[in-house]
Amino acid sequence: MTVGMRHDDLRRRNRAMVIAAARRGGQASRTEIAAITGLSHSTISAISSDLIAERILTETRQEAPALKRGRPQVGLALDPQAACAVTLMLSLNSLSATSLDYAGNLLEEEHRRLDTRALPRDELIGECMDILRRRLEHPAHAGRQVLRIVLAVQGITDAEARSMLWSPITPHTDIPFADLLEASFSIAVTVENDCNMMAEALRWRDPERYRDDFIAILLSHGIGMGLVLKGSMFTGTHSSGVEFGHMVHRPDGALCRCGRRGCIEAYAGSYAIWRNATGHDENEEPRGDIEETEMQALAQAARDHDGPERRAFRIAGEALGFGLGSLFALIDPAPVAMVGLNAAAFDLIGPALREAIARTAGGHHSGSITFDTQPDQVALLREGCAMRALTFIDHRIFAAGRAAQGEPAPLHSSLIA
Amino acid sequence: MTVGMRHDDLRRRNRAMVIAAARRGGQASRTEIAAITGLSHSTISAISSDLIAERILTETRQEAPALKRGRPQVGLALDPQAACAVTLMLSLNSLSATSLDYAGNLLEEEHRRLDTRALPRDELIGECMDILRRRLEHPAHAGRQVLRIVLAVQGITDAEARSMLWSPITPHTDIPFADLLEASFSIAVTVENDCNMMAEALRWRDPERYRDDFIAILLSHGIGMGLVLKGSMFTGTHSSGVEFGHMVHRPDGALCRCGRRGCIEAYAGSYAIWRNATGHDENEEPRGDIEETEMQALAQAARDHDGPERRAFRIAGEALGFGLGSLFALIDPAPVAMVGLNAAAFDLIGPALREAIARTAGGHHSGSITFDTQPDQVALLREGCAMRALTFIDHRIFAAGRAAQGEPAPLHSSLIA
DNA sequence: CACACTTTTTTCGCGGCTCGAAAAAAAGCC
DNA sequence: GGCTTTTTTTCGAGCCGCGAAAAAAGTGTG
Repeated sequence: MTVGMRHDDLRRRNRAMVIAAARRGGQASRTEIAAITGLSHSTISAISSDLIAERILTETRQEAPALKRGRPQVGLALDPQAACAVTLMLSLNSLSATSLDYAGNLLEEEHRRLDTRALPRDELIGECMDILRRRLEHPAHAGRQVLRIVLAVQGITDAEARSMLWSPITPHTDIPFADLLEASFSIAVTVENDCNMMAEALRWRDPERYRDDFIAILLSHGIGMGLVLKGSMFTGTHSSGVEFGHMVHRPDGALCRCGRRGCIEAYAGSYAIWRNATGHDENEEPRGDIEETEMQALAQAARDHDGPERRAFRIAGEALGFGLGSLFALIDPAPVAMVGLNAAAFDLIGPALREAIARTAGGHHSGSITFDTQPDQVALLREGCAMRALTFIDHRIFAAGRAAQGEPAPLHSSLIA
Repeated sequence: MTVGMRHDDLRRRNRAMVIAAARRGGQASRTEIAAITGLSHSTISAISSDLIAERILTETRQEAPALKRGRPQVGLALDPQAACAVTLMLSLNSLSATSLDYAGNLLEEEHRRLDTRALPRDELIGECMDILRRRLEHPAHAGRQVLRIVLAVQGITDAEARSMLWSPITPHTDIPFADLLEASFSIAVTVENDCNMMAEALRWRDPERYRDDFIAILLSHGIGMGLVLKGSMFTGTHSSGVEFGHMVHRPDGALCRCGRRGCIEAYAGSYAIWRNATGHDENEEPRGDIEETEMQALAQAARDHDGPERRAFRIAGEALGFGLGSLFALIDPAPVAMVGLNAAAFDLIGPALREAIARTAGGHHSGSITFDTQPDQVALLREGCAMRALTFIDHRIFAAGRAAQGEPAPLHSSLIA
C-alpha cells in the first residue's frame, strides 16, 4: 500500500483478469467473464477486442452445441502463437527442459543425465546455458518469441527468484542463474524452488481441492514443501522458504544431511528411512543417494513383516506428523498432497503420521486435513514450471499491453524486470 | 484477484493512502504525500481538499519554522473530531476499555477486575456489554460518532475476527462477541487476538525496526505470538493462528495447559518454569495462575545461584530457541520483540535461546535475528487495539467517502460489514 | 518596503477508463 | 419468415489522474 494507483493500473488489472479467465480454460465467454469479475459487459467487450487485436486471445467456437436459444456465447481462448515459454528443471543428476506455446502445449523437450554433484560450478552453469540455447534455436518455436524462462531447482532460492542459494544436488552455492541467463539470452528468467512449482501445478490440476490453502510435501531423498496460503504461494522473507524438512523434530536428535541434528528430514528422508531400516545408527553420516528400487524393496519388506523396515517408515510418519502438527499450530489445518518417491509408501507412513498429528495442536480440528498422494513428481514439476512461466507472461507482459503491437518490441529494456 | 477493479476503487485506494500518510504523523504535506505515493500533485491536492471538506483531515501549521525559502508546506493531520473508537481488552481476571478520538488521543478509560474463570458465560458477555455501554454513554465523546469497536482477547479468535473460539481465561468457547455487540450497539466490531494487537502496536512505535517482517512473543503464563510478514499481519486460515506456544518441542514431552504434551508452552510458560524450578514433575497438572512476584522471586533466585531455578529458565530458553528455529526454517529469520512478564527475565532465557537457535536451520543466517524486550505489555496491547480500530475507520469508512457528508449517515446498513 | 526568487498548492483542459442503456447480432422457436 | 432470447457491441456520460500553467505564500535583497 505504499504506492498510489494510476489510471492505467486499473486497465492492467482488468486485462489481467480477462487473460486469467482464458488461462483457466473452459472457453469462458465475455458474459461469463463479466459475471465473474463483476465488471460491466462493455468493459469486458472492450478489453476482449483489444486482446484479440493484439493477438493474445482468439475466439473459439463453443464446442458444446448450445441447446439454448439466443445468440450463442463465443469462447475466448489463449492464442497459442502469442508467445513461448521455456522451462528448465535441475534436479539431482538430471537436467531437463521444455518449450511451450502460449496456450501451454508442449512443443518439444530434452532430458540430460549428468553428475550434478561432481560437476564444477562453471560446467553446471554451462549445461544449463547449453540446454537453454538448444531450446531457443529449436525450429519448433516457429517464429514465436520466447518471453519467459523458469528454472526450477531442488533447494533454496532467494525471495526475488534470481539465485539458487543452496542445493543438495551440488556443493556450489549462491549461483545467480537469473542474472547469468538473462545476460546471455536477454529473456526474463526466474529461479524457483521445485516444491513451490509442484504446489503451483496442483492448483491447475485440481482447482476444486487445491485452491486457497493447501500443502504439497515432497517425500524423497530429502523432504520439501510447497505451501499455498490464502490463495498465494507462501515464501520466506529472504528465501524461497518453507524448509519444512528442517524444522526440529527432536532437539539434538538424528544427524541430518544439512549437518544439524533432529530435523524432520533426518527421520523421514529416504536416507533416514534407509538408515533406520537397515540398523544403522541415527548419528551416522547420511548416504548420498539411494536407488528407487532400494526404497521400494524396503517398503515391500515393511509391508511383508513387522521389523526394522516397518519401524523405519513409522518413525518417518511420526516425524512428519509432529512437524505437520507444529505447522498447523501456525497456519491451521489444510489439505495435504504427498508427492515423490516415498509418497508411494504412504500406506506405511500415514497411520503413524495421523496418530502423531492427533497428539498435537493441529489435530484439534482435523476435519480439513485430507491426504492425497500424487505419484508423478516429474510431471507435476514440469506443469508447475510451465504455469509459472505462462502466468508471468500473462501478468507482466500481456496485461501491461502496448508491447506486442505487431513489432518485435524492445526485448532488453522492457521484458527483463 | 477474483474481482475486477472499478473506477471508484481507484479513488478509494488513493484516498486511503492520503489518510494513511496523515495517520503516520509528521504532519505530512501535500508535496511529501505526492512524492511518497507517486501520484501527481493535482491528484493529492484534490483528494486533500475533499478530505478537509469532509472534516476528516485538518491543515496544521508546520511547527518547524521552515528556514527554507518558498511557500511553506502545510501539514495535514487527522481531525480529532472526525470520529471515535472504543477498545475493549479482556484478559485473565481483567477487563479494560478505552475511548479514543480519531487522532488517537485517549479520551477516557475504565478498568475492572473480575474472576473471568469463574464467571458464567452470560455474565462474562454482560460485563463486556456493560463496560462498552458506559463508554458509549460517557460525555467525553462530545457528540463524536463511535465508528469502530475492537475487542482483544487472550486466546484464539476466528479468521474473520468475529468470535472468540477458545481462551485460557474462561472455560467458555465460541463466543460470537462481534455479533452480540453489533446487535446491541449497531457499531462495527472485530474480535482480535491480543498478541496480534501487540505486534500491531510495535509497528507504530518503532516503524524503523518493526516494519515488514518481525515477531512479537508474549512470555507470560502462556506463550503467544504476533507475526508480521511482508508488511501484513499473519493469521491462520481459519483462526487468528500462529499458536507458537503449541508447536511441538519434544514429542510426548511435558504436560501442557492445553492437555497435550511437549508443547513449547509446557516448557516456557510461567507455569512450566515454576514447575521445573520447584522440582515438580513435568507431567504434573499446570497451576492455574502464578503471581507476578512469585515469578520475579524465581528469576532472582536463578540470578543468585546455579540451581533448579536457573535450570528452569534455561529449559524455557531452549524450548523457545528450538521453536524459533523451526519457525525460521519456514519464514526466514526476523527481528523478535519479547513482551510480557517473563520478558523481564530474558537475561536468564536469552543465552539458552540463542544457543538452541544456532543449532537449527534458523541459525544459518542469524544476522537478522535481534532480540528486544518490551516490558509494558498492557500499554502495548492498548496501543495496538487503538491503531487497529482507527485504521479500520481510515480504510473502510473514510476512504470510501460519501458517508460522513455532514449527516448522521446510515449506521446499520453501511457501517457494519 | 518593493521586488525578485523559490517552493507549495490550486486550477484547468485533456485523455483514458468504466458504466448503463440502447442497438446490433446471432442464434432457436413456431 | 417473423418472433423471442441471449450475447455482444456501440455510444454518450461521468470520474479520475495528469501535465502545464497559474496562483499563493513565504524568504532574500537592495
